[in-house]
Amino acid sequence: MVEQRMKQSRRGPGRPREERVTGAVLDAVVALVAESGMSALTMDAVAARAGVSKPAMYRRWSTKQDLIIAAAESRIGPLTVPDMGDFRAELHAVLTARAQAYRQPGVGRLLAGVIGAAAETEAEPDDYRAYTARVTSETRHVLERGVARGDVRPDADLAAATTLVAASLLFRLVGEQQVPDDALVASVVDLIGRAVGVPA
Amino acid sequence: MVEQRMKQSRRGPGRPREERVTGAVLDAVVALVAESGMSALTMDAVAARAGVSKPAMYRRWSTKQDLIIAAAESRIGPLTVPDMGDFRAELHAVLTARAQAYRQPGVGRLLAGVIGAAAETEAEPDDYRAYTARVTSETRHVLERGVARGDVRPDADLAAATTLVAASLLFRLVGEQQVPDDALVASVVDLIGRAVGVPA
Amino acid sequence: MVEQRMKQSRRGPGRPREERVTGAVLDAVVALVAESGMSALTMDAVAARAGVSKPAMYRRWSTKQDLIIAAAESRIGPLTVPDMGDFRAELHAVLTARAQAYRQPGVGRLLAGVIGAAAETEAEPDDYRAYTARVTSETRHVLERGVARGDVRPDADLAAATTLVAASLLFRLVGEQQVPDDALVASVVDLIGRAVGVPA
Amino acid sequence: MVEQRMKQSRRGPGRPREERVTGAVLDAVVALVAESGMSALTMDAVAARAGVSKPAMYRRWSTKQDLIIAAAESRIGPLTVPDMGDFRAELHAVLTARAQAYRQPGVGRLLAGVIGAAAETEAEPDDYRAYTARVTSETRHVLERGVARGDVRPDADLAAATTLVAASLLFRLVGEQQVPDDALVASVVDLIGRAVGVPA
DNA sequence: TATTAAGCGAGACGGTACGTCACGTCTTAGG
DNA sequence: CCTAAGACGTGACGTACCGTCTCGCTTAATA
Repeated sequence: MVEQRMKQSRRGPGRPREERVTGAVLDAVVALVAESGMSALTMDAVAARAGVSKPAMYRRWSTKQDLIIAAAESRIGPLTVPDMGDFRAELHAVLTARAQAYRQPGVGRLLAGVIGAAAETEAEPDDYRAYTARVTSETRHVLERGVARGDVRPDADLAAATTLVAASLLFRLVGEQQVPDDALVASVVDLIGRAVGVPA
Repeated sequence: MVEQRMKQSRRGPGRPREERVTGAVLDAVVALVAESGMSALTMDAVAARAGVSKPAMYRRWSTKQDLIIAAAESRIGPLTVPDMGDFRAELHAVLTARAQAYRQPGVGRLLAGVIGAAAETEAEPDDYRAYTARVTSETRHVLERGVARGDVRPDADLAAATTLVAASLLFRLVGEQQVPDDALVASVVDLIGRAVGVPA
Repeated sequence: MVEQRMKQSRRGPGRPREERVTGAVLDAVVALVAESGMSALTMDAVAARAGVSKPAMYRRWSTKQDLIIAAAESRIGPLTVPDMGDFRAELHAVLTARAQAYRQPGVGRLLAGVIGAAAETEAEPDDYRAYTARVTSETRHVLERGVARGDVRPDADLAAATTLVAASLLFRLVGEQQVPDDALVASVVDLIGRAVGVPA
Repeated sequence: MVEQRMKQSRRGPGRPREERVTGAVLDAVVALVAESGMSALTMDAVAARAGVSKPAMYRRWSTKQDLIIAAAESRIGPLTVPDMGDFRAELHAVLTARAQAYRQPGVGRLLAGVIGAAAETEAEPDDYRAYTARVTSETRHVLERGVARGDVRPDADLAAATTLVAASLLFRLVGEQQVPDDALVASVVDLIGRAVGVPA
């Protein structure tokens, strides 16, 4: 979990945390990154921009990496795709939603920052793994449902296919530094459809 | 270019650079990252580990990012694949070579660091783009040769396919933090082969 | 005045202050200083040690300096010396009482803290001046009574003599960081007796 | 010693320390204290005022207390009094020099800060003890020379007399917050002269 | 052979951000 | 109006790292 202490229904004594702070900080992070890149993402700058004190930030996110991940998640969010009867349509839905999220200003650099931050520590960062797991699980689920339904080949390597799909938009954005547009989404759906779809 | 001054045949006056320094520094970078992650990759730490002074480093790489990219390139290196008469075989060769390079200790974190460093600056980092271009161009070339040869569909979106291929190993390594093994290579070749190969 | 609101006989509405708090806080201050020095004298630490909340403290002493002075006074207290017919005897009484007070654990550091706190603000701190005035006035009074009685030279500089007497124990304690023992008291009485006493 | 590394005649490798820094910092300390009191004596403020970086300061004085003591010493300095054939004259010389030093703007508050800083730490601060020892030793030496010469009573408690003399100016300055003027010096010389001088 | 330009390790420099700590205030729930 | 608990903004702390600069020296090509 990124938020260090969950808001319990049972509130203890003392002044409660101000909700305003959390939102303002995440907004400030995204705005700063969008404007000037990760190097402008100073904890002091975030605090100043959000109108918040540094201790208030560190009470919520114990480290800068945590904050970066939290900000990224706040702009990408979870996603569930209903059964649409066709794995190609579902893939298209997933990728379209993700592409939209990735096109928000600052999100590209923010994701690059998330990746960079994950390499900082010696230990494997749990938050990061949980995050990527969540991102890939949607695609994985669509493919598995396709196998069950019968429009995805049962002998396809779903892990590899999932990696391909999840990586495509991210690499276009972060590696090639280009916008993941609808044309890319359509092409990926087509290519993966041919790769794992049952032959006609 | 990463090395700031090319070694000209016409050497100027003064003491020439010691070759020892360049190699020792790159080795130190990789070793430090492999041992303790990017956060241990201090310029001072690199200098100490390499038995080299900081000015000697900055004479070669004007910035930390440059050094990181140079270190990554030193472990990955260029690659040219001869015409093997079959784009699947060529893809397999490319991916096998890349997977081997990626399995070296520290390279995963180093690549994550390259990505993170690219997001730092506001401007688009030329070195970084050149680097990713080199990585993708091998795959791109193989696919284009396949079109010319006739075993790749001419109507396939080669850009998207290239992105998929290049991203797969990298995302497996950096995003999913797992080793890109030969099974993944085989699966990617199979999937892409079905996706862009001419139907039987 | 250090206590911000005197306990009036006419008590207003609302819950009255708990007497327990004031004493517990002053005790906690002295205990903390005696144990670990002024740097351990955090308002939070005092509150925790006294089992009291910070607002309860700030209701009584508006600032940390006020609290320090109050704590010092609580261990030193006022002093009135009756006419004993001999200024040497009276001086001895004053200094013995003060030396005893100064020998309490923590009081030395606390007084050093009082002095340090007085230098903090740009303006001259009234509380501090009132405090030192009270400390010197006892000696001053004894000497003036001696002049009136006739066993102190009328042409002696009583201000200077007072300064000497008051400073002696304090400097031995705070400057030389040694215990102001009875031998020092006796010597000071003897020296000042010779300095301002009427010749035989 | 306050300066952390003595300037040896044998200079080591590396860039030497800039002399400018040390002087500029001590000047800035005194100026800030003179203008706005100890509370304005922020390490950041000193650095800014001196045109110096914080690390450059911490390389020279490992702690704020060290810096305060160093600044005080820079304005008070050592003192040696030659044999003048009369201990009263020598005392007068010592006290006049000290009073002059104490009258410099900011020195009073600075000395209060030194005293306060000494109470911070749990352990006894060596620098502080060495400093007060140096201050008292001049007076002590004058009195001992008087005993040898024969114009100071051999049965006088020289330790107590020294404490009285050293404390007088300091307490007038720091405790009573008044200027130690020449009249005080004259009175102290007269009083101590009567107290320890051999009777006519 | 002497000069000179550029290399070298060492380490201090200004700057900037870090994450922490303390102050004094404010907000909650309850007595 | 008091109480304890605890979050808040402010601002200083001492540390770490960046990239630069200054030292005294070494190394080779040039004059």
